[in-house]
Amino acid sequence: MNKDKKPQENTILDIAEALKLSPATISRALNNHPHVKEKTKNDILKMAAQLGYRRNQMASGLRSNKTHTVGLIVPRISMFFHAEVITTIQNSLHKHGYNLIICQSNDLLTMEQELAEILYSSRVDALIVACTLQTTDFSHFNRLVDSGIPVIFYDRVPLDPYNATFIKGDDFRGGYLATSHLIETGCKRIAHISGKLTSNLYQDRTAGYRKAMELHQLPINEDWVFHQELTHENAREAMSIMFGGPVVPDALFAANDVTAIAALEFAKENGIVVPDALKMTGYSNDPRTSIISPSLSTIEQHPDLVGKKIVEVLMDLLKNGHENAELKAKPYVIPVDLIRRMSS
Amino acid sequence: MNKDKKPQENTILDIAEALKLSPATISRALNNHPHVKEKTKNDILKMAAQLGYRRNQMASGLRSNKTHTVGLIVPRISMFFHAEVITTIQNSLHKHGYNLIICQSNDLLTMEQELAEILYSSRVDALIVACTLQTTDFSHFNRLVDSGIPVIFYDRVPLDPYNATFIKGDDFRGGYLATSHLIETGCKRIAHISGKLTSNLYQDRTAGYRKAMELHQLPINEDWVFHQELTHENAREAMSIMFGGPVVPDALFAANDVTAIAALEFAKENGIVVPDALKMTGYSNDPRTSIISPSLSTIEQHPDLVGKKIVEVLMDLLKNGHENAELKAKPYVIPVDLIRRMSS
DNA sequence: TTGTATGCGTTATCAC
DNA sequence: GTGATAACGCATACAA
Repeated sequence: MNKDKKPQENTILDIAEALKLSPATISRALNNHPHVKEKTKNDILKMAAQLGYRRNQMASGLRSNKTHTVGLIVPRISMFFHAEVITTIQNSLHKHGYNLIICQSNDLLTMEQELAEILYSSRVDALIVACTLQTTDFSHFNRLVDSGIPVIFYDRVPLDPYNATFIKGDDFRGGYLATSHLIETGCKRIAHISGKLTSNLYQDRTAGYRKAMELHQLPINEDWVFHQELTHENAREAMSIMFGGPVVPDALFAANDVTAIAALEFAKENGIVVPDALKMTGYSNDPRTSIISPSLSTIEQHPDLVGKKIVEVLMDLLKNGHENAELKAKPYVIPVDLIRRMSS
Repeated sequence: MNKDKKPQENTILDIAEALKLSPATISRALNNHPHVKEKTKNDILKMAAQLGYRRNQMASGLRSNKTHTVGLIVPRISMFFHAEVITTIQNSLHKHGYNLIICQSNDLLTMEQELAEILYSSRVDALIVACTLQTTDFSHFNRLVDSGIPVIFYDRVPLDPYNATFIKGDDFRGGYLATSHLIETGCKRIAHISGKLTSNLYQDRTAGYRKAMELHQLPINEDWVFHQELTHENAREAMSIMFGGPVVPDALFAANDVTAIAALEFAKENGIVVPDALKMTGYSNDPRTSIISPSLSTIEQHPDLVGKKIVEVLMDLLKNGHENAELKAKPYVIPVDLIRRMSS
């Protein structure tokens, strides 16, 4: 009915008028400034509540150059690890009075670039990024960095030096732990399906695998080391190649859980008994790994710790400026743990 | 090193100066206004690119009262259904030039209330909400609605009339389909674990269950109908109650997949063979249901269709105003489908 | 402790 | 087609 609503979008001027005070005093009271009389402040707070006043973020941000908003770019929120990290970040930032704008790049570089522009346009106070697997050039973040906006990369971080903060899991150790575990259960012919080496994740996980093999003086059959997009289909194809030959692996270290699950499915369908004939480990501790049978051994990445560390570093950056060149030099590394289950 | 950066946060004034034009013309060109000479516009666009100009959203929003930003509140982004809906919404909104601020209420009413305030404070152009299971009072959304900001509820919607748009799954039909399916496979003693009746979801799913039972003239054992928080633990407890008695169910319709999975686990541990001794269906088609063995029958809610419909309605609301009182009267209902698997 | 005045970057309303 | 100018709501330097 009443189409022209927009009734009382109350401003500090309305409060000022109602209380016969100046807008400056209202602003100060609302921002907990020191030099406001206790009584005045209470009056103002009461009147603000009564009028249903809510600060206009845009006006405030425009004036003060602070939005109290942090941007976040992830490949997909539906990936378990990222969902958990995001939840931790959001809840933690909320306590600090910051909001979070969550964006998905769909693992597409062009989307990531657009989102960086948009978030810059929104003048976020800081940016948190888990980049796409194809991102090797990071210049689309330059504008943010150059404007003094802290940028924190987590999980998937730039390979080359970049003027930002890095927080990553201990992927080398993860790869090492998974492979060593398989070796300790008596396996000798250990295959490895990993992602493209454009990402630090798979470089490191694979390096950990190679290191473990080397330390135990086990030969690596390079035909059994795959670097490909870690999809369901690719995993099955790799399996069919490996199990089509005269000699077959007795273990598989998959660099993510999707691959491990697909490989396990393939094994079941083709009469390869897990863990008797083939032992396996995945990576990330996706909820599915504990439900599938046999349950899959995997690597726990502690997304909650990653999230906590991100916010900790971020708040420090936001408060103290990011003059700690040291902190940027080396990445923060979050520990990982092996989870042993029925598949190994 | 160079601490005081903040170099050229270029504004339209810088472009104006460089081109000896007025800021008004720059603004018009950048916003695709009709009355700007083609050549002037091109010059401006070129110079804007050259200076790395990016519109300041806050200034723009403050002046025009449009943020091109939509707020979203969900219980948790890690729930599969919601993650899929969000992804669809975000990708679709992006194409329309809108941004999305995703927030999680953690299924807590107080958090939902705070988030509504914050998003109002951010002056979002619209708000999309899947409310918590405890939300029965919706007055925290009043401020948005009263200010003429479109509010769209999806999935979990208000039970009482409320001046907003509703988009929901066909939960009644979902419950009906699941139960009818169990009946058709020959089951007669069908148990049902559902959520608290404060939510439309469980009211409707349970109503569908009851309708199917009634139509097939099967008696409902009320001791086998549970309305509780749908956690893993509660599901196991319900199972142990049901299977501790002299007569046991031959089928279970669980109102969500977490419950179905927990119940299946319980069955496996206690020698209750699924589907021989007990047939089961879940709800939502969580990825885990297709991986567990035996795989679980469930209800597909088509999150992509839900997301698409939300954006479709939203864009209409944003463009044409929400004078269509009719549209608000009845909710949009998205169809659901039964997925038959090994558990039934 | 409070008030006055100014400007953040943009868009809209007038003029020309 | 384009320019001058006011205004959006708030925070801050300075004055009182």
